[in-house]
Amino acid sequence: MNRTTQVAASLSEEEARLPASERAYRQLKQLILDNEIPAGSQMLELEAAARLGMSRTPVREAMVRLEQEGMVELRSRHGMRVLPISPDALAEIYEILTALEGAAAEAAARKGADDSQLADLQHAVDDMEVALASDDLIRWSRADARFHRLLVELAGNRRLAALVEQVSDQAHRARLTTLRMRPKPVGSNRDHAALVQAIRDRDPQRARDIHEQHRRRAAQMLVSLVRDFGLKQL
Amino acid sequence: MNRTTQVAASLSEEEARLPASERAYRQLKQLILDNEIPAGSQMLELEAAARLGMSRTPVREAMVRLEQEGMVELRSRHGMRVLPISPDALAEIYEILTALEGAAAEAAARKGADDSQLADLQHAVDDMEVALASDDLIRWSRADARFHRLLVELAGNRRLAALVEQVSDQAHRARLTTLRMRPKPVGSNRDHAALVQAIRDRDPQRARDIHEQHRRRAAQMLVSLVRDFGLKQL
DNA sequence: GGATGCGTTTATGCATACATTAATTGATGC
DNA sequence: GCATCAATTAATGTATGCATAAACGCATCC
Repeated sequence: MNRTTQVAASLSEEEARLPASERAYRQLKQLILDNEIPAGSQMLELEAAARLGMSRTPVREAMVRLEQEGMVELRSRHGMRVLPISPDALAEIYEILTALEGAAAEAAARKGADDSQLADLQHAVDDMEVALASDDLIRWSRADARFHRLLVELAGNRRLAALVEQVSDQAHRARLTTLRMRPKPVGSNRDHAALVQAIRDRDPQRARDIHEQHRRRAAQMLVSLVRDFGLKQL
Repeated sequence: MNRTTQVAASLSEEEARLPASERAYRQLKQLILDNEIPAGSQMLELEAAARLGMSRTPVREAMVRLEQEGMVELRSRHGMRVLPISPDALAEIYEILTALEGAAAEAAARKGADDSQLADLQHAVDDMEVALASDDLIRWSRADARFHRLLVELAGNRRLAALVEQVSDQAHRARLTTLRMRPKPVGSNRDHAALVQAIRDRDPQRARDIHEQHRRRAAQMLVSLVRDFGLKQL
């Protein structure tokens, strides 16, 4: 097959020279996160290979990585199956996120942040405020994601950051779907502002308490939302 | 090549009929955990394939999984490199373990355990006592591992359990090496007994506090031990 | 009409072939 | 003697070939 065949999305120059297996991994993951391969649906190795313009080998490698991350399930003869997120699964994921990000908040407050880092955090909070005022949910969720990422980076634990990203990705589609169903995240913003203050004050215990409460509330809201809407899988 | 060639460790009947990629994954991981492939050492795909009596394909798949787990690093042209555990890495790993297992202890106390489960936990504690009294460090560490595994299972969160195992494996070699260097784990046993009581009493907050303190102390001890002995990598 | 069994198809799992590229070695020039 | 550059080697990354085994369809039988 012609090496330059491009069936899938066009690639930036930079992406084009990445190893095919890495491209396969990123593109498949993106397709899943964007809900373009819906939960529960299956995709054969050969299908994916054709779609991405490469052979089965790098595609298989990508699928193995995605399985290891908990995004898909590999069933022999049926290719990969995008794992649906049940309400119970969502509860499990948020229980883990609460623990990990709570530890991150504590560590961030213990280590302290410099002015530039605090400004970044504050900027994300402000961004959320603005988005909320203008009913821009997409912008709000982007700023929220940025806030959480910055927070976790402040903890200065690379393994922790990688784990949080991995687990958080598993809940991505659920957040996406419920974004328009949930009440306006007003309380969320208050929590974030209070957390920034706790980090500024170098108060690890308070930082952790605030963030854990924040995550727990978000989890309860999300899970009951999903349950009440009868969404068996996302 | 003859399909039955067996260069590596002999396999049980059961293991023999597992997919080659699964065998490769388990055997390579075991070799790493047992320190038979020392930290920092490299192994080419072809070497591993010859050693395991299979082709590069399943070996490569196994290596990808091990990399995703943080056990090895894949460097093009140099095969896989067993990641050494620096004191800083150990601190990172224990920070994560503390958070995850703390959450597990809390959940276990919240959900409660039935008599059989409590008995299993208690039995592990007793086992540690006996092992300690007879200076049997191997037995002690086995019982300790069992206790932690039971505890995490009690939380009833499969994703959490899988993550804890993955992260805990990363610290395995460090525990192994320091087992004979550390002071006798007397306090450890007291912590465990107190934790069982907290679960019995259905006191989530206390369970979590006890276990987090336990892990934090263990972490401090391990990290400073490793640092003081000048062990740059394990 | 439905179930059962056989032959065919198909996707995988692994082995192998091939192209690519980094490392190494050796030769040559200074 | 040392540095530079080309040629060779070696290991990967990807594609392809092939055996296996599961799923499917179809025909036959009850």
